[in-house]
Amino acid sequence: MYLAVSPVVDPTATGGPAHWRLRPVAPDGAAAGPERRVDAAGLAGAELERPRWLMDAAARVYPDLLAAGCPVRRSHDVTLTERILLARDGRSGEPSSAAAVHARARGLTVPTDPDPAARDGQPGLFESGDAGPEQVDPLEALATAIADQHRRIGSDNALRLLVAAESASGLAAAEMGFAGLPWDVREHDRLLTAALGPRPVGGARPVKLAALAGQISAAFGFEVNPDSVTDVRNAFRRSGFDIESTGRWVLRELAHPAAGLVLQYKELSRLYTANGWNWIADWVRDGRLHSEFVPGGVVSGRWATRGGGGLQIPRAIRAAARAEPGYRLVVADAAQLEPRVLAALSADPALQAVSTDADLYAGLAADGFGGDRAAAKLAMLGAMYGQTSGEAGRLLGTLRSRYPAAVACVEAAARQGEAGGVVRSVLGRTSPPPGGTWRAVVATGTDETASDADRRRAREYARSWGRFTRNFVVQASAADWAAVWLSTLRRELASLSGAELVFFQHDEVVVHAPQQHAAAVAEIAIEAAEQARDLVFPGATASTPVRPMIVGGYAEAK
DNA sequence: GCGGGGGGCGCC
DNA sequence: AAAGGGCGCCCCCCGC
Repeated sequence: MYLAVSPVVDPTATGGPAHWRLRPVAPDGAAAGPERRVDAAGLAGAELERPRWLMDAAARVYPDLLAAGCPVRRSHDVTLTERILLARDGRSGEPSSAAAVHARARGLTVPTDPDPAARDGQPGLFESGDAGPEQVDPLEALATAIADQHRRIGSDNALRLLVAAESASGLAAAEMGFAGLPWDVREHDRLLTAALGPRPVGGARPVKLAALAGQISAAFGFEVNPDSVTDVRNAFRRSGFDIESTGRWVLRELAHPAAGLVLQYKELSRLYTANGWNWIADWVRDGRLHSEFVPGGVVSGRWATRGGGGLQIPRAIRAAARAEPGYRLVVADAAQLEPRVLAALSADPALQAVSTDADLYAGLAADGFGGDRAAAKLAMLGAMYGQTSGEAGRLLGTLRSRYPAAVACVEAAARQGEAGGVVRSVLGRTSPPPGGTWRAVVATGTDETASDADRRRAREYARSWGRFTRNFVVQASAADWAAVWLSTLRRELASLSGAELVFFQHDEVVVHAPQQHAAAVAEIAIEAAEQARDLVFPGATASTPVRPMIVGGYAEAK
């Protein structure tokens, strides 16, 4: 049974909906009780009955519920679910809102998805006074959508698990955006000032950057703007270094006094522009970093973020992520998740055995790489990413001889992609099919009359897509595991008052918890990982351990 | 003046 | 023989 929820927006009011409409709905879409119209207190009362809430999209609905004081335990997220189901049908990118699902199921004109970014102050899709022919009652749309999705999911247990975990991820993401990551602005400012000098006024460069820019020009003997790739490249060419790119890997090899200075400049400049004082002003409010997390924002099922670069908090400023007084951060990450997932996915006995090592790469090294951990790691990453050249390519043979099933698993995925096919994660997330351009290029290159250049280009395209699908099966299955881990962890966390998820990044969570609950949170993280392994890879002997650390500041965790 | 593409770099 | 996957965001640059 579900409880469908839909906000009632008054276009003239600000600060979110004052009322919500609720309706019990059976899995087949039939109304299972009368509709209610409730305020915040009514919402909270309804949640006490522990329903599975049925919502259009947590990203659109849940922030207002949280603001109204109604944290939700369980949900079915029509939009997140629809993305998964559409991808399985090779229809990624089609509208996925409840209204769209409803329209498709009823053969009506499908509305485009509401844009969450353009929603503030605007009446929602269904609330505009003049209902057009394609407007549908939102509760009606939800009822149609759950029935339709139930039918399409059927009895596929893996898919059911994926949909449940994805829906829970939607809740977790909204909660994390709402809570924010505790952020010590004074510590951040201290780090910035130490690296860059005091915060500049106006548009001036910080003093350290200005000094480096001056030294760079002096080293060349003429004026060079280190912010300009073109400028830097031309300067090195004038100085006798014929470089194509100004990337780190190129500059590192240059025997010119400016090279090291440019590298220093780039590092500091990135800190200043990407995570400097402006970033604080934009994304930190009341001591919390508020990123918008977007579950399923990546085709593989990984999360993305909108704004703040929430998944790219550089190590240089992690010391600013600090627990509040009386609290601790519990940082739990699944170390070396992807090779462990490959072990489980491929059921390779030898790799599963090695995966029980705390350091999988050390185990690999001992198992066939003469103790050379770096080589073992390179070979494993190369196999998962599709690297065929260099040392990784040479080491692939060793990997294949030791772990034939694991290598065969990723190579089968690569062949599937090279042929234009799709692949699936362990729980059934499906890769997108290649686009029209790809098909055209590959078709041209395989024609009898194709030129050598056309053939080469076609091979390149095919191989590139093969690398994508090769990596997809591992990355997406890791994302499946992580979603189940996160949702299990989140569910158990509800029993510890004051503990909240504040950060999630692919294979790592941060929980902000009262000091006295920190140890329990760590235990929950460990157990949730074991449950995730059993749910996502039933029967697998591979291990996907997490090692939580209880710290005051994020920087202490690594 | 604006937007898109590209180079580059941060994270996993 | 074969030139490693996924992102977001910054700046510059160029074309309109």
